Amino acid sequence: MSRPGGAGSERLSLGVAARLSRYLQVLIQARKMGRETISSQELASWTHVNSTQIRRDLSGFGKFGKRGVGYGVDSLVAEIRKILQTSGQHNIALFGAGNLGQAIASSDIFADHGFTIVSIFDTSPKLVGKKVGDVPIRSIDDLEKVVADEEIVVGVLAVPAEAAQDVADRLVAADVRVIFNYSEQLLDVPPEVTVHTSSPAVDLLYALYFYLA
Amino acid sequence: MSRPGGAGSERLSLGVAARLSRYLQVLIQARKMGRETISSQELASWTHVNSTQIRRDLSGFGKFGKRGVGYGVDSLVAEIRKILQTSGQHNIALFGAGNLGQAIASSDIFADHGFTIVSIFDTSPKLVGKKVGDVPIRSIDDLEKVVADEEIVVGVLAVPAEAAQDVADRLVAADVRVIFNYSEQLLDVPPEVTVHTSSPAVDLLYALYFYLA
DNA sequence: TAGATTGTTAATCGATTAACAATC
DNA sequence: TAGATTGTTAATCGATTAACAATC
Repeated sequence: MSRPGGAGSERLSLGVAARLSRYLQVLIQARKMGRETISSQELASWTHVNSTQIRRDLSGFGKFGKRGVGYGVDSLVAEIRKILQTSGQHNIALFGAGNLGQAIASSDIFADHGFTIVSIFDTSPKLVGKKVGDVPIRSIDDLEKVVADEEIVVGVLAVPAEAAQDVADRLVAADVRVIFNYSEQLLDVPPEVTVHTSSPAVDLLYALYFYLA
Repeated sequence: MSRPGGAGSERLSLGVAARLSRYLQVLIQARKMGRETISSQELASWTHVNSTQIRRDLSGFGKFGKRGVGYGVDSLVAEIRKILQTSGQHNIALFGAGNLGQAIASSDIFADHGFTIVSIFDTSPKLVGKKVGDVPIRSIDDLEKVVADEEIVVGVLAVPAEAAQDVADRLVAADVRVIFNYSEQLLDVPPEVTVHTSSPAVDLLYALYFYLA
């Protein structure tokens, strides 16, 4: 094992996978801004990851950069996608068609990374049957059918806290193994299910500590 | 220095501050759910931080737990707030009164941590003058005046990517040092300014890697 | 050639983990 | 008392950083 954290056929370490995802996000945004190359230093300033660490992470998988120039944005996007094995498209379902749900549905943020929102679910009869962009709003009663038919791998919860556990339970029962929770609810799920809870205030608290201290 | 990462009057390390913020978020939610005590094991399952690490982090600052019982939720909230020096109230300004802005304004997520949204800014004449809850929507032209008058310490950007850099520039000029960026835009700011960019898709990518691999 | 930036090494520091006595 | 969980130690592993030769 010459490359700590790096890998041939081995699984990536948690830290490496998290950082690579982060690089990818910045690269895609840089590409939108018309950038063709990017240095480890620039990546560092945007990801808050040390530039040596970035070069080390990448060099574990190949020599992607050009000395004196930096990394090609396009080619690095492709390489990282290969490493993360997320070159494909994945279908996700969004729960909740309120302000937050609509904001998520109309943003590029998931689409840019190969996630397609194929269905939005809501309980309100007023919303069911309408569309957000191209995506139909369906009744939550159809959850099980849609998850199976559309091969949903991720459920994104943009529902009120009171409703979140119920939706999570139904997703788990329908064999969805990755849940992205935008509600404040602490979700109880079996160990094989991954929950990520979005907590913007946490980052703010911690930024503020360094500002105040 | 007996406590690595712990501190008396020293600054917390980045990692410790980030983890403490995370514990705090879960504790506050647990309190809402009526919990009075919580074990390091439970905190671990909700924060994805190892339980030994949690006990170690906390024991650096005092003996907050009861063996055989766990930690008192209320008292631990108070202790962590003391450590993070964020017991006070802080005023923040929200930019953008679209779907995302309205979702943020109507959630408890910042209020729970002592952040009060005192103003929402938008460019649309249709929205300026209205309110979201109790918070007035103002014209972005008033940015400088409001920031000074209301002692705004954080700017939260829920504007389209194209508008984000402009708002950031004006916030920096108005001496705001912490920016929370919900847009996809990569922001250029001077080194003394902290930017946190919310990237939900990044977490999803990385969760998915472990699901697929 | 001169300047910039990668790829890589070596040294240090913090995070992670298992284990377990102390004690509620 | 018995069971649970903290507080703490020790060992290991990964992250961080500085430094610099290689090279575009």
